[in-house]
Amino acid sequence: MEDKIMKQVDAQLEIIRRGVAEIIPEEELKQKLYKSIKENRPLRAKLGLDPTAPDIHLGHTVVLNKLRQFQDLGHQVHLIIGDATGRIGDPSGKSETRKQLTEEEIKLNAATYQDQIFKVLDKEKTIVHFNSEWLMSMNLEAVLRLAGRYTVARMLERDDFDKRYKEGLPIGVHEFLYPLMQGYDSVVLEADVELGGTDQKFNLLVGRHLQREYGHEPQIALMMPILEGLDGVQKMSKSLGNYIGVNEEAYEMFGKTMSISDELISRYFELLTRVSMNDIKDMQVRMDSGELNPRDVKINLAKELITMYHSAEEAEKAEARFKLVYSQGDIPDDIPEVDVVDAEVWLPKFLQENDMVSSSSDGRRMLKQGAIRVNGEKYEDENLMVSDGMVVQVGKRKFIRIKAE
RNA sequence: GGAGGGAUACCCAAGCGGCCAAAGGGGGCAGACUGUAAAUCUGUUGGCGACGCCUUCGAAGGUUCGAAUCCUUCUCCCUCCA
Repeated sequence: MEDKIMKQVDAQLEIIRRGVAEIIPEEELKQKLYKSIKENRPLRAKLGLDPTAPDIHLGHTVVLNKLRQFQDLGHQVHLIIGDATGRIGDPSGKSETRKQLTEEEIKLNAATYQDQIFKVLDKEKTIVHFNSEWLMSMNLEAVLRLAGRYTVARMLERDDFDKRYKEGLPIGVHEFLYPLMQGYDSVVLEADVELGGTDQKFNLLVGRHLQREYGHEPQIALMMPILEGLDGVQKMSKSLGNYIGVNEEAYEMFGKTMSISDELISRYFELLTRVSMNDIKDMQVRMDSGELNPRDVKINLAKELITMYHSAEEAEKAEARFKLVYSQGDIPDDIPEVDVVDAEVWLPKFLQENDMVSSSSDGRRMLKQGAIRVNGEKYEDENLMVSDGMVVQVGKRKFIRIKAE
């Protein structure tokens, strides 16, 4: 009996451990799992989301995938839309005070968020909360009681605050409240595990601390690594432009995935797909030995991702198109069309009008640099006699087909 | 509240009366090479039907034949003191 449970614990732990950066403390997680299996009581796993960015990308899905694994193991997932905390803005890793969002912005973001999140999570098994439910109804007395459970000195231990403090940058008093509010969410939900990126360490630990203060069993802090973006160096983020959005079109996803550097392949597989660790390791070995071409492995990665967020058919299509365009230098057939009358056009302007270059000056530059192709042939004239069916290409990726009337 | 220092293109950063659409680096884009990528090399990086014109060096005025550069006021940021 005991043995059987331990085996299950180990099996679950193995799944949970995949890709994680840190579990604090792992031993306690083991105990919780043990109790959960023995008493047939699912663990309560919590994830808080700041409704700041309206779009989610693969970087965000790292932690969502982990939550999904919890769901698949039969645990309970609580998703908190931080509509109240979003009013403050998480100071984690920030060198300046965040802009406070308005109620409307938060509502809007929260709605688009949910759409995208359920591409990863099982909607049926996810319990969604808004933390304004309990945070906004707290009175001053309750707030003071909460604030009294933590000290300024400990707040200042945080890297980001510490740095700002030392550099004389402003720290809003309300920012101290952020981790306390997030931690209080854990108290209210009686969370067993809270997930987050490594940048959330402090906030997650505050949750642990507060739960103890309120006489609850402290949660486990489970941190996922921060995913590198397409450049392989900086974290994936929208503002850096090195991201793949979960709502992006299949072909875009394919192209972007193909552009990651080879070192990232295994990591992406591990953190973003459900391919087994054994298969991933095997792939890596075979790539290292030269048996497998990293290009082909990347194709598989791209198809995995598209299958997850679109469908297997879309994945096939994207691959076919990609091969046509890149490997054979051909022109794809599903490209945008423009209607024009048969006439001579001035290319720089024409390209600008069709969003292929940013200005006519830019168009001229492209022309000068040999980046323009017409029907697959390099074209250097500024003027072009357009005719039906003609395909104009800028760089490697932008195509347009002319439909003459 | 007092005393200094600063704000330059996507970012960092030079320039301190004409030769400045503004050095250099990063990033971006394009070309070559590849495997599609990385690395490397090359070009390019305000706008305009353009060897000329227009707009840009925190904002507004002023001095001057001529201002990113000098003066005045304003805004924002930083450092030191209280």
